Amino acid sequence: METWAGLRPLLHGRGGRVTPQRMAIYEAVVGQTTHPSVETVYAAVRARFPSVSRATVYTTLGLFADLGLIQEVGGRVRRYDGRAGRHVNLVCERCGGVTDVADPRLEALERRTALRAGFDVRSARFELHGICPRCRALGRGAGRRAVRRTEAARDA
Amino acid sequence: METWAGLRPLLHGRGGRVTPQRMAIYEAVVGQTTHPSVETVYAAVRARFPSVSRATVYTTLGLFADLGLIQEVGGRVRRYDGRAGRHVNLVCERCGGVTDVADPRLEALERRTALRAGFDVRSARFELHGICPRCRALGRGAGRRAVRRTEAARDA
DNA sequence: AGATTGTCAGTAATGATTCTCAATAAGAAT
DNA sequence: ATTCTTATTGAGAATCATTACTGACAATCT
Repeated sequence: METWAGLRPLLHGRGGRVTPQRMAIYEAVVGQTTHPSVETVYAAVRARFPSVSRATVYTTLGLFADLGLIQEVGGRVRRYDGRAGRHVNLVCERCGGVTDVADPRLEALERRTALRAGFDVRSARFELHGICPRCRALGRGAGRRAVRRTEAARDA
Repeated sequence: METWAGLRPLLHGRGGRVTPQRMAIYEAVVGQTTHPSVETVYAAVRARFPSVSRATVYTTLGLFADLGLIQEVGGRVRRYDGRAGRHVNLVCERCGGVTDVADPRLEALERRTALRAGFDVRSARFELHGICPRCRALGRGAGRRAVRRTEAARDA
């Protein structure tokens, strides 16, 4: 598979190198419909390269985000979004789940805002944080700090 | 000054209490045009109440956010936004500065998106990351990892 | 006043993220 | 193909923001 073929020129243009680890990380995020945490990506890459370290995953994901290949998604735990196109991420504060909602109007909003301020946009983050329908249905458990631990190990 | 007068009914309605510490925290965030980190608020409150602990500041800010009085702003370090109304935050990757750009259409976008997904919104993050006009004029410096450490101590 | 319940300070604990640095390997040049 | 330069890797320790916990204290109600 050549899904990462486009990586080469991008990295070379920056004096960067194409390594097997980076290809594995790339494939673990780009095109995924989930929003993997660093921990999840780490586990996936580990299946092929048992010796990779977390630091490598962290820095590589950061690099890809700089290149605009993926988007960081905030929350208690950092996640990555490998989908193309602007969209809103709904982040559940209780379960940590993330849902995408595309909206064509976002592009226009972005252009308009950036232009007005003379700002050179590299990446965008549109997020709504709150409670997802499923968690709301489960009743109002403890307040905001209900489900917390080991969130990094799950996907969203 | 009575800026926090509205606090009383809000807190009482929840079985909460109005304390001097909470008033101080309130005044350190609401109406500010900056986006203070928890650390900044902590320092400000400490000037008046040298004995407050970080835990108090954390939980109180969380409480205010739940009440909708302020908005959490995610990132490497948690910040709070005391301004009313949705707006886009332009975050400069080089100098770390944050600029607000209000846009009335955001509210509608938010409502529409949340409704479609049955999502209960608690806070929103509309951010454009890139290079601000001032930094662009200064020419191209280092990459994303330029300004980083002790971010919690600075404002934005 | 006494009872009840919410809040505080202080501090330990937690856990995600980043750093350090020697060893390795990618890409360019020969 | 071999060598050279330098980005990248890995392993673990270190950092730092955020939470949890606990005993003391204070506000409100009866």
